[in-house]
Amino acid sequence: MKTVTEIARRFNVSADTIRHYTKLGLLSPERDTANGYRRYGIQQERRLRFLLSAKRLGFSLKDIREILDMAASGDTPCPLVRKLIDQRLEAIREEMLDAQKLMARMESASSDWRELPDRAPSGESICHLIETWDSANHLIEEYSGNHIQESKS
Amino acid sequence: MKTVTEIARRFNVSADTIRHYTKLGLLSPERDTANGYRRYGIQQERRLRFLLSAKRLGFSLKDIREILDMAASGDTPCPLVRKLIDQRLEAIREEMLDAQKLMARMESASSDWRELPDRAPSGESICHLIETWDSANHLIEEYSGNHIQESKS
DNA sequence: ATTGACCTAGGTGCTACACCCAGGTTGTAC
DNA sequence: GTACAACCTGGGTGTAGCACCTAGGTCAAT
Repeated sequence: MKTVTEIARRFNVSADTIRHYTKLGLLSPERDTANGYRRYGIQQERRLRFLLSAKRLGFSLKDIREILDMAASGDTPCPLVRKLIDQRLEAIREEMLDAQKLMARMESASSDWRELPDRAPSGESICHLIETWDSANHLIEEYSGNHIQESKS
Repeated sequence: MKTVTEIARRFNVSADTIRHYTKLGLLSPERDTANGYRRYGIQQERRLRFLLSAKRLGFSLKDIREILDMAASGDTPCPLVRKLIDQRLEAIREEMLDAQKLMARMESASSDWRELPDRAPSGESICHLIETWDSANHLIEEYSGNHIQESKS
């Protein structure tokens, strides 16, 4: 029967993390009747080990809760697990694509900017690096409802 | 002088986003004295355009605030901008590496699991897919202080 | 007068914790 | 016996960038 800090050390996470998981109901330690301290037994260690493994595989705490609930009800969580990981995988793939595009933009900008001079801000411009780069790349332009003949600015 | 919804539509963001930026002080619209409505003029449109451009380049709102503050004080924000983008770039690169490792793990697991059977949970095991995968890959193991001879579980 | 689209301020929710507070407990050393 | 370190408790706040909701006021057209 370990205390928060003991189990935290053993699994190389912070005591706050253990308390957090406990507060979320992912761990359910017993309580020391004398002082109210949380006491984690072997079952809880197993749960924690499982939890951390699942996290490493990209499952969110919410996912993990679902899996745990399903297992608690006696059903096999395996189909759920397969479904969830494939969903996460899809989501991550998309995020990675976005992140790659972002990186490409950033790298392009960063390298372009090395050759450009500094310039003081004015009423028209805040930072010419950003503004020039952006209009040059046509990335942001207002939704042109009718402002061709409106000729703002 | 546009209202929240008008400027939001023009820049293709939500009215809540505009209110959010305004609450953070990134935009400072005038107010309609009659009814208290926010009114965005051309300067604020410029700020917003700048803000969205900067976001596209990976700057956080906090970064953008710094840039805006520096520009407001009359100094050229260009060196700051170059510094910030390089910092972000570094951070993103690391995140991407982590994300790639995660994806590799997930893909490996997902494909391995296609061939494995479902199994009902037990006192020893919650989901054998996750547990087996993890111990097979030695990814999570407790901090082995002295538990070799302790022989838990 | 009514309707629909708009506006306001302020609060909550999301993710996964980290950090802080005030006050109680435990164990060891002196 | 007491002093001190290291631990424990619950509960609150902060992080990023909004989305959504509530309750109530405004505006234009019908």
